[in-house]
Amino acid sequence: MSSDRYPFREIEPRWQKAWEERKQFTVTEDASRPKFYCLEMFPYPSGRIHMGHVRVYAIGDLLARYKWMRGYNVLHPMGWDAFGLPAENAAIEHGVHPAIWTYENIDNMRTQLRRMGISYDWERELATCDPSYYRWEQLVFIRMLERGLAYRRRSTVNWCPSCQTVLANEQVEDGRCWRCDSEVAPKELDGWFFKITAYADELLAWCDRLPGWPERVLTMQRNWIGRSEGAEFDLPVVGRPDLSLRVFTTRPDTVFGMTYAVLAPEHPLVDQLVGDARERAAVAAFRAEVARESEIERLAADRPKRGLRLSARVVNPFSGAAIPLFIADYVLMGYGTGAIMAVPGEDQRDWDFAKAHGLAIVETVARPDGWAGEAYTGDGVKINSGFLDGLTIAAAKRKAVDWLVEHGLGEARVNYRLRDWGISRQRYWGAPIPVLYCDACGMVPEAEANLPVVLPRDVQLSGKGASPLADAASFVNARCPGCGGRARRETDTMDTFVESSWYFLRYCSPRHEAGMFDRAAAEYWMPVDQYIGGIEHAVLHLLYARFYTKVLRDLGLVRVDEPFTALLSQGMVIKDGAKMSKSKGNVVDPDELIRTFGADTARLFSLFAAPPEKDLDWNDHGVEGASRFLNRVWRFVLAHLDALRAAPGAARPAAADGKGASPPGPGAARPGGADREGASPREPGAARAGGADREGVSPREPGAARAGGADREGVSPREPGVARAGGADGGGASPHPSSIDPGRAFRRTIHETIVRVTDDIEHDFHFNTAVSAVMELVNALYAFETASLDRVPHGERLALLREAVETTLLLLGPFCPHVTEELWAQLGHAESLFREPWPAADPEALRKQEVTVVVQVDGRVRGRLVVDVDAADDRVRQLALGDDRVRPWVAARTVEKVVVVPNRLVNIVTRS
RNA sequence: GCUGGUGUAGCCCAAGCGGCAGAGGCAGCCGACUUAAAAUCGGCCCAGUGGGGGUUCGAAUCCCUCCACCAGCACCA
Repeated sequence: MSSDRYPFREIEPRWQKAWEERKQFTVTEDASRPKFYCLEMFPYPSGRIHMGHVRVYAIGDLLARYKWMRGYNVLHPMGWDAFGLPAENAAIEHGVHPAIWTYENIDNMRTQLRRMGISYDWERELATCDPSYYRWEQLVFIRMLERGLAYRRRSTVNWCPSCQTVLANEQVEDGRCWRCDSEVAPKELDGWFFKITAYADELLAWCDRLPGWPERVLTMQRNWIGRSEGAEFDLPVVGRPDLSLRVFTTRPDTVFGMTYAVLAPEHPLVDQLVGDARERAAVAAFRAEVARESEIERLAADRPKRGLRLSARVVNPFSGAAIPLFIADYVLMGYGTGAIMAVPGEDQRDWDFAKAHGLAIVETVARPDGWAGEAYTGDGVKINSGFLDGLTIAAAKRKAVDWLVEHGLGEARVNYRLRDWGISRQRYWGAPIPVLYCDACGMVPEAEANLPVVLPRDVQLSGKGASPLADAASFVNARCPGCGGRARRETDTMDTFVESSWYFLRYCSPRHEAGMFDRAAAEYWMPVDQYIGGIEHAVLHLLYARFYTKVLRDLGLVRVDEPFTALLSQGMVIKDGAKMSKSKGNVVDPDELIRTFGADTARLFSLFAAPPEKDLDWNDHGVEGASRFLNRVWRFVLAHLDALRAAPGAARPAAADGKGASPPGPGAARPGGADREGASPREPGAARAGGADREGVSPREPGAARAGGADREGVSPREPGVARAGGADGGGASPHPSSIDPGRAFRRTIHETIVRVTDDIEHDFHFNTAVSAVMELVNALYAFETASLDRVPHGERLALLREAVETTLLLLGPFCPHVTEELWAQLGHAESLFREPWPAADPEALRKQEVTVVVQVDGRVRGRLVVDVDAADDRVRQLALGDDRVRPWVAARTVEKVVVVPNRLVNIVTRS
């Protein structure tokens, strides 16, 4: 079997070497050309690439090469997200130093990636564990510290007992560690935070200004930021003029329905509210009970709400009523003020709690007729609400807030679910936090001249307890940059998501030594035009990177507001119904795949099997199909090589008889601009393919692409398909002979394929349908080769074959670069395929002379007509009614109406 | 529970505006080639679009409703 395959084992390494030696994908800023920054999320160097990598890098390379062919100056870099726990765990298990382990893995993975033949500018490769990289984020850390954007505080953190470190909120999934799946425990700890909440509003607002992002990612980010508008106000404590309780609500209109109030169990005010020792003990017991619950138990839905009534009471400032006060587990200290006003009439949680504790329920919104539910959260008119009665909810909210402000009790307030980003990690293999603690000066940032604070090599990694750096005396003991006295270094390292928050900027000038990046280079390349990566980073990396970019902007380092203009979130690679994993035993090894089928096949199947945003169901038979297709292309070219080489180039018409239409204007030749059907044109190309990149990427000379001279158009206008239409007898299945000559029909297929592939790539990233379009073209190529032998003049035939083959190679190039580059060269081209312009469709070739129109009777297909394009409706109607196959269905009935859809169908509506 | 997505042939997937349910691939079947098989070339079979209702001359597509699966969020006041 393999002996029949084209020689990919020889071709692929050869072209990889050639591209590298020519530095074909090495780029520099070039103001004269439009730029395109194509970026795939860089990998963690785990040691081996997996199919997910193959998929994402195949997508990225397709876009990068496509943009090259469209005339862009393409930045397409690759590097390594090289800090992280696996390196440290490997060190603990096998005694290998994390640095050695990491760099060996990088070498392996680089070799593997190179075998895929991706158009990276390898000269820009970087690894985030290199001090020349992380020194810049240390500098930025200091700047953030100066501006209060980085700060240290004690807090309850998410502690992963297995990873022995803290996790940010974003890194906890269902109460478990995102990396190792261990149950996360709360822990009181000092740690460093980035003040991402200061950017909550901007991060949220820009979610509406990122049209190139998938809606589901934006939804997840909006969700995560969790903005809610409401009011905050004080509830006086009965008999305690010194005390009041501040609550947050999104429903200030419902204050008259507040029949009790609730504090989070750990609320600091609780201690001051307890009356006697007995109550103190009860509170302590209740708190202990709540604390015992694990995070996972607390998250379980529909748990009964537990609470403890305190002896203290508070006043509803609106109604003046004294109401009960509780502590309860359903109120969280971490959100709002940690205290709520309870409105059981309009809040289901409060309703549940009120029922369980026999508390009053007051309705403050009129229910719709027939309402049978419990708490009512819908729209309606205010009732039982004093001065708010009769208002709508929205109006009542405003009036209630005004009232609070007037009486000095509270104000309007916005709350976020988003918390500050905890970046301290109690681990070794990360970027040191450039801060020292001096007995005299307190906490001081490292002096800029002393950066980078280099991670020491000689550290004992036991995997237990606190930061490994704490035991490295040579690291910890240092000089205070302020007073020169003794100081201790911070021993936490930064979350590795900090490195990945700006690597796309470093790629712009990866060897820049005077700063984080060269400003001019960043201004040229940024923002990333197309970012590609897995959906799993929807709120992790992608939110952090957006935040960090805005911080850098506000530090005056970069101009862009957002790092990624467009985002493509590719789906997972699935096999046998499950995500590929070692434990499931359904892993496909890319190396082996490439050895067996070649990189082009691996890439082609990855792109063909599913649209990129969907999960890809891996299928070994499908891979063989992809391989078979490439063999088919290979065989055709090789079998006809001499003829193709001798053929009049596609660029020079063979049977040119001078009658060919004059070259259309360049605008008309734009791939997207040409209309497929020749029917009424769509919105002129604006949002279509051509529109996206009109920066002077000139398409190939359209006129030059004409091959055949035989032009039937000008000849006398035929009588529209009357004779043909009535010719065949019987059912609508019988084929109608086309009057169009095979050469012209084939040429239209070629150019329709150009339009389809271009559209699929440009608009929807529907690479799978783009591939199928090329497969169709190749099928047509085989068919034309045999069928045209005695029906098309020799010269025209050869020119068409060559045009078809070259178009196939050009269209397929970004999908399968090696085999296409090789065949391109075999055809006699000296220049690389990827320096060729992307093919442009010739509108002349796309023009249709006649179309098949379906004839329906009462919605069922009863016949077909071949008529001239844009034939008059009346004429088509007459032809349809007169059609032999249609008449029997109409004969015994009365024609009520005839619907004619130009160039598509006729529907004859009848009644008996 | 809320939000988003998906549901089309044995399987993976197509069908911009409502207009012939099928482009492509896989699997299967039949020919051709072959001593034979593989490979190759050519051809064929297969669903009425998750269920129900509605709008329409016409619905995979629009509306209502229900179901299944996937993902995200979830005592967030």
